[in-house]
Amino acid sequence: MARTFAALSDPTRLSVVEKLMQQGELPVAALVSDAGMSAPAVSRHLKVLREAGLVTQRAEGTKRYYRVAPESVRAIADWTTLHRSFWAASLDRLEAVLAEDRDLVDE
Amino acid sequence: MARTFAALSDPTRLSVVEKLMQQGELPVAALVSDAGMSAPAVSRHLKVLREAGLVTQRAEGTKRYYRVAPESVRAIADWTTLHRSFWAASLDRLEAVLAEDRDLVDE
DNA sequence: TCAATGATTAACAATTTACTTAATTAACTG
DNA sequence: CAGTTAATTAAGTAAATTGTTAATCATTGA
Repeated sequence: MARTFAALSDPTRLSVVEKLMQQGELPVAALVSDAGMSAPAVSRHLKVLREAGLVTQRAEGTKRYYRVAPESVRAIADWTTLHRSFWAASLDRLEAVLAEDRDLVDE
Repeated sequence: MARTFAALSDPTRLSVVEKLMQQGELPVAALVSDAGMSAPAVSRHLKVLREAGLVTQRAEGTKRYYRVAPESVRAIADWTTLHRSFWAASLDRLEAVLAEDRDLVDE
């Protein structure tokens, strides 16, 4: 888990991951234009994310499309769930989350 | 969130946080003996965790007792929940988590 | 084939991280 | 009050991180 957290510990990388989760799949150029830094810098951030298993690559022509690996985010969710009994002690918030869960189940 | 993830990006700090979540509250000495490094090194890790809001301190005599700040872990849980629609696409695992939630609610 | 596009790798500099041992601070204890 | 214990801060160093520009690689298209 430390490696996963390390991958998300940089603001640029966190933004990239969040954008990819929203947009689904994007070529590097789209990420570069948002990142406010050079393409090589972004490329290396993507390498860190790749090596940590946070994102995967798909080549199409000269473009490389990136997307987030769902399991990696789920691993974080699982980590919090594992320790839920600790942090969920304040129940008001917990209930809000569970209510949302129940809504999903009922569908 | 990047700062929170950064705090957990180091194996020593992650271990400290996990141990504190299990044990509830511990003095620095207890964390040092587990960490396999010098007390000053641990002390600085604790400073990082403190400044990121992951742990809080309580002084009692010469001892300082540390515990995890539940909100900080909940913030991570909330972050994953916020993006649940993305990572929870594989439903078999999702159902396992939800089943656990329902068990908690029914109590 | 040659030039252009998209992306990564190389080389380098500046900063940050993460240890170590030594010194310091604070509180208890004989 | 002197000595001990618990922890932090200081000083110094080695390694990792993060950015830059320049160079390279691979694919497309005239």
